[in-house]
Amino acid sequence: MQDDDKKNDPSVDFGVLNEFLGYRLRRAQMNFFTKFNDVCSDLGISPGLFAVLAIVERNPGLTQTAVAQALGNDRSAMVAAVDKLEGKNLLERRPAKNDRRSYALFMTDEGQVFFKTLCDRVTAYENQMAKRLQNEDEKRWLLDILERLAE
Amino acid sequence: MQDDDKKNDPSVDFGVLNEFLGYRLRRAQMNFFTKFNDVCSDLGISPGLFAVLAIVERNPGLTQTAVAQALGNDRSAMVAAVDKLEGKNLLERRPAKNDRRSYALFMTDEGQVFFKTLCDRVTAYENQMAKRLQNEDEKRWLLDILERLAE
DNA sequence: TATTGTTATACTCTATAACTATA
DNA sequence: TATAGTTATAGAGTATAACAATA
Repeated sequence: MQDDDKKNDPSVDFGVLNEFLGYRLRRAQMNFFTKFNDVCSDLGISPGLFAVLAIVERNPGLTQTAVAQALGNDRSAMVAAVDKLEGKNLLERRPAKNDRRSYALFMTDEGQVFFKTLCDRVTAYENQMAKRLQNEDEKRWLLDILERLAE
Repeated sequence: MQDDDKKNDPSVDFGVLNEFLGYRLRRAQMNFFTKFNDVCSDLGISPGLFAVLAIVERNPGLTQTAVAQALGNDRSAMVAAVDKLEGKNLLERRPAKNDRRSYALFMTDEGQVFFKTLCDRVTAYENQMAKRLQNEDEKRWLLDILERLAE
């Protein structure tokens, strides 16, 4: 492979795929997913675990179900996620005050420090990717569009 | 749930997640994925299978490995995919001319008709989603940005 | 009756390694 | 040696159903 790049093979016609937002979103998201893992997998943090940490950090005391609803996945998936994060001593379950069925989730001190490291790494590669946008306004606009397409 | 919508619960602060393209891309893509399945799952076609059909339709005779490379996934994943699509009589493996190791993939006549139905359905919901964009120029621009973010 | 966390389970998607038959 | 298709396998991610404790 001297000069040509098979990933951009011009001999393959993508047809309607190139016109479909769904496909283009998937390819872009897969790329971000891969880069996230390049940057964070040595810390044992996947994009999904990062999202849980981000929610708990900004909303201490939320229940597992509340976090699951915020992130748009099933509450049963939270068990393994919180188990992992608690096992790494990044957050902890505390008994909820007025409901003995549920736990309230909080970050540990160690979790706070760890999350800052994570954010620095993720922010660095996010900024790297954002350089492909023209300017800050364009990023704002893209984030706004993506939010509208997520409902 | 009378007037309020838990999916947009204003009491949950998403913090940095709202600023990260990776997270916003994922949420938007998940939404498209769900809607795709709403529209096509009765036909037994997932987004991944649709992509294979789209590539073969526009590039008859490609090998399995070439399709896998175009779509950015491993060639081992193509086996089950092509098995399914061949089982539905939508495409077929033919012995490649100059290489007895590989198959060339072609759409069947039934596949051609079926793919048109699929495209109609997917295009309909794509257009529905595109209404959230201002105009055709904005969609062009978004597709262009997504392509740049996919590398 | 309904809800929380949990478990068991299953299904999809994806990637890796090894095998075979070819090149 | 290298490559195409295949197989086995394993790891995520995700969803459903059911259960015990609690509301």
